[in-house]
Amino acid sequence: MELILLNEILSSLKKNCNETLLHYYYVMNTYYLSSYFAPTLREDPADAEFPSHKLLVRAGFIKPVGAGIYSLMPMGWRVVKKIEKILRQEMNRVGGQEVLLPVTQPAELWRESGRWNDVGAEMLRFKDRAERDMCLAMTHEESIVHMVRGYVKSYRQLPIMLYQIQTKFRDEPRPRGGLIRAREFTMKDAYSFHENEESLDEWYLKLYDAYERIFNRCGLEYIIVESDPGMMGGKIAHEFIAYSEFGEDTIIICPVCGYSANRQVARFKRDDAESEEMRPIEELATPGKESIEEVSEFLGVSPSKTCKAVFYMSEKRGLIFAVLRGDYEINETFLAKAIDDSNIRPARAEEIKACGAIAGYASPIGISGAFVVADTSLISERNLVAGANREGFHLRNVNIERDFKPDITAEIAAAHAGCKCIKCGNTLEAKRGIEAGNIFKLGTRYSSAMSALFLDRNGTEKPFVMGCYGIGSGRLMATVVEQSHDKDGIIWPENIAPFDVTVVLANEKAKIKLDELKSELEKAGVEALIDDRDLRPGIKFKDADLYGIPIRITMGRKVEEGIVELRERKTGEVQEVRISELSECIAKSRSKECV
RNA sequence: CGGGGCGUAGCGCAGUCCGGUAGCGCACCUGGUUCGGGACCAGGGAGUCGCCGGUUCAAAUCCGGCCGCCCCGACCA
Repeated sequence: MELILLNEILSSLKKNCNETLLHYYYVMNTYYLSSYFAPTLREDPADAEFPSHKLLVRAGFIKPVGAGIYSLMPMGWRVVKKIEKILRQEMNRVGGQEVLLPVTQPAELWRESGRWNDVGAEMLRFKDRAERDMCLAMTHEESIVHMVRGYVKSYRQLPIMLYQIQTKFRDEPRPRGGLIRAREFTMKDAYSFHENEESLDEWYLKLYDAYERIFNRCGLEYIIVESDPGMMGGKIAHEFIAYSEFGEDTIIICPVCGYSANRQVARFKRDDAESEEMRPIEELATPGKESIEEVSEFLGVSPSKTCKAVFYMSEKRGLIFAVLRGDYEINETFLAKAIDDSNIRPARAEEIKACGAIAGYASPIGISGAFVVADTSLISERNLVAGANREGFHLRNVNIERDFKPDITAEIAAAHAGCKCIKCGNTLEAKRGIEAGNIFKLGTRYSSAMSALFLDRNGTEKPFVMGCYGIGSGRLMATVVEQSHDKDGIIWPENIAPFDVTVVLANEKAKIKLDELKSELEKAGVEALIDDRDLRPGIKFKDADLYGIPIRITMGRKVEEGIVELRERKTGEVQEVRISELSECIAKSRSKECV
């Protein structure tokens, strides 16, 4: 009875409403470009540099609003929603539960963890009407701990993992590359809580697998590397790096044993000890030769036989004098770890002078008031050229220990292509990439600072052992474009394409068979964008390529015979197909692993 | 934060050196011819020249200050 009534209402709705209105009642799988908002630009935007940035703007997926701030237009939002669907599925699959944490947060939360003071200008702060300190969340460890503490009190309730897909804001000193490094961005962040390290280790591996599935489903080519936990304060971390020449991360890889790490944490094997005898130190005039290149060229020695000095200012230890082999660069992450102070910055000229060193002619010999850190490479080197701490002079035959004693010796040099692998000794390579995701073992950094405690099996109160796992959804969209495009536009992997199929109506006759075609599309169960605009076909083809929709169906010359053209965006392969067989053909040309 | 560049119509740009009616291409609107890889003809609409101040009879243009955006570096889950 009620059903009949409902049907009557529906059919009267159908009669009285135009198609556009019916969009509100049905989930639409088909859209018409003549009324769809996906404006394309013929030319590259002037201020874009990265291919993904140019293409996403040109194809009408995103629009820049301010530095590092973007709006998503319908096409872009569709892609991001598909990525997020994959993220949700894979998070749920490993036991995640979705939540939503606030973007606007009171300072109190951040004072508890200590990060209100630790984090600098990267966090956007402001006051509310009552003059309370507030901030925009740049990450959500504090709020997730706040959510569970007090509720999860027993080891019996562990492990548990909560995740969200939420906007974050980081006032990056320099946003770049469109969505690759935006200030406002959306990410999936998951946090797991454990009774002990073992449980976290197990969970970490599950997430590692989940991440591989996610990136595979998104059609990304990536490598997994060890990374620096940085400000997150964790111990072990991995990054999922997508290969891209435009990437801002440098990764060090051993092609032989497979060792791979972010340059920030990449280790390498120092050269074996030299058998050379130590010679007496001599002073040499090197007028105007300040850089390693100049000095080594002037004296005719290899840069590897020189000693480089780099100065930093540390909050804890004052002036840091770092020395390493002349052909190496300093790794600030290592240096910070070696001196146990993450708060370091390059020293200013007057600070360097204060310890008796002369920039350009500096050496650790005869300086005072500086904390000297030597790279382990120096231990095995003999008779190096170093500065004389005297304008225009260098020293020859300098040897560590004999001529100067560092306060610490540690690995503080950055690995680069050509170094030896720490594991197998073979030659390392360097590649560029974009960080698409990361997983961290956080430990008890936040739970103990914020008194998030539970009772373990022995009835002892303990802080949760935590893990955290992030993937930026907007960045992922851009990263996929970086890897998958050609001169004509984007080439979307099927799983995250804004539409499965685009239909180009190439001439007037094409509309005759449109209904027939639509029912085939329905049968195939695909989402379609029909280009019914009153434009020349050339423009439609250009736009279709730019949008990057995997399958293009052209209705034109042979519609009257019931034949259309099916073209794959990726390969450019074209085949003629009877409309009646379309749904089958579409199914065939799409791969099985579709979402 | 250091170095460089840019800001003129929705988009891409010229004009700025040497002050004097604000221009070009694309897009948009009207009419017509076209119609399978960004057509053509004719007509048309659209700009406080980033903002504030100064110099000048007169400023997109010269001078000073500010703001915004991009690139390189520093920085960076």
